[in-house]
Amino acid sequence: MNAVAGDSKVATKQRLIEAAEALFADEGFDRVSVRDITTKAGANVAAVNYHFGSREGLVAVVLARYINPVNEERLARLEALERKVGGKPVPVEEVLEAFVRPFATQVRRSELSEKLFFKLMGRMFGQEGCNLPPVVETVFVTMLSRFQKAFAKSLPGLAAEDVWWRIHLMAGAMIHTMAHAETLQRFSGGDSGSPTLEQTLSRFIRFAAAGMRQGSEEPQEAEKPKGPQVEFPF
Amino acid sequence: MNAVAGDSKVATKQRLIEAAEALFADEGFDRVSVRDITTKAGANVAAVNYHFGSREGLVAVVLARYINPVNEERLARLEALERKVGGKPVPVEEVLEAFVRPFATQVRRSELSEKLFFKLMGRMFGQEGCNLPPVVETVFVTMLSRFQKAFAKSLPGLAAEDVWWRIHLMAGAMIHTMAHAETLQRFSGGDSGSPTLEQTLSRFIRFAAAGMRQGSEEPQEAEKPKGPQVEFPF
DNA sequence: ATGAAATTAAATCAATCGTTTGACAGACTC
DNA sequence: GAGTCTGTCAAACGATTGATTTAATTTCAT
Repeated sequence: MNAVAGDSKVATKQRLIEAAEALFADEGFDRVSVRDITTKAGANVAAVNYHFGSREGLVAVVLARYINPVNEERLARLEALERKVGGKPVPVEEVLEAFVRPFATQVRRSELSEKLFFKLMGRMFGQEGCNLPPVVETVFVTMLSRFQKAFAKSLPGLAAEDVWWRIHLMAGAMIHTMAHAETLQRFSGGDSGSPTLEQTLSRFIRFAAAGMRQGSEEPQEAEKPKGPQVEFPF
Repeated sequence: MNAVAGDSKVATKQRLIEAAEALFADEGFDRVSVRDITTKAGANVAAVNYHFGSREGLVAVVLARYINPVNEERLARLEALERKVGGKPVPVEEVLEAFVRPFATQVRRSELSEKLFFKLMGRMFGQEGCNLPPVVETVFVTMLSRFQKAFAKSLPGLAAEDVWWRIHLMAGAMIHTMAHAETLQRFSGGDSGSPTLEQTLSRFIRFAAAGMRQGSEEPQEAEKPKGPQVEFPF
């Protein structure tokens, strides 16, 4: 059944992309066949190969569609942050905000539901195969390098090695939370509530900030987290 | 029937399991075919269906082989911990230690390399499909519930909802770190060093402990982490 | 309106998937 | 020794995979 179409002349290419995104988010990149995608998009089996050259080509398009904007917005936010504070170190919370906020920005640009979008992003950033198109990988590497430097400056005295490991742990918390949010609900028996996006972002930032600096510093006057904040004043 | 006379007969089943584990760790549960497994094990294609009923049966065996021991050791360690301290709350670091130490215990019981073992565990605990055999799922749920109570007692005044979310973030950091350790190395350009298992465990525990309590409490006299500790005295 | 290009549908490709079959050899019980 | 399990094997099963071909249709500038 077609879930995307409605207007039969909406560009087939676009319908394919949207169908692929929803299916990839739901079942993972591996478990979805070309026929699953074309069926859902109401298109012919050959359409994928016509428009994207191959299944892999479609995957690459889907990957690049969000990863690049997210990473570029991350970079832009970090640069704006550093411009703001001059040469001084940026509070860890603000670096983290620059790191995760782009997801909230891009989720609105997407036609996917919030839940599906984050599942998809979690799969993208969490998948190992990581056959990222070269362009995507390039942006990714430079972005990570920039954030490593920013964190290193915000956590003076910390060895580069430790900065990398804390970034890795921090990113793991973020990715896993995005990809498996509903698993938490299943295991907690509903005790995990139904937080808004802002609440979840805030929860992550506070958790990650504490982990990044590990009490080895005084919490630097953290900016009040935006959005509805009920549970936990700093 | 239980005569183990034939040496190569029992070995086939075992070889299949070990081959499957290595391949699953390397490429993920989805990307490995039955023929990949039987070829690597030097067995016939039909062997998997003969010994395990189906491919899914083999997957279930592989899943249960480590998940159950890990979760049971987690429970045992937590109970020993609570017995030790009487009714008092356990320091967060010690609860976390009970949560991750079993991986270090079980890695030695395994014939896989350290790297492959953790990749496999990361995939198991991180995969979403989570078609865990019912027995495995049962142990999993009770174990999580017990740890939630322990963390709640160690973090007084924290709402159950927040405890669940911090556990989720904590587990994400752990799982992602286990599954994608080599990704860190690739992205950091070698700047992430070559830490020992104990160093990595210690890094995780300190990161997670800080995130769990988020500076909302004084760090409770944490036990000195075992193993080689050079970088970061508490 | 016409011709060229774009896009589709339908059929088909070889390859691979998980699974099944039936035969066969060895080891055991009676 | 007949009968009966168990484990293994080559071979093949039908189904599905990603990809390709062929022909018909639509789109659009001229």
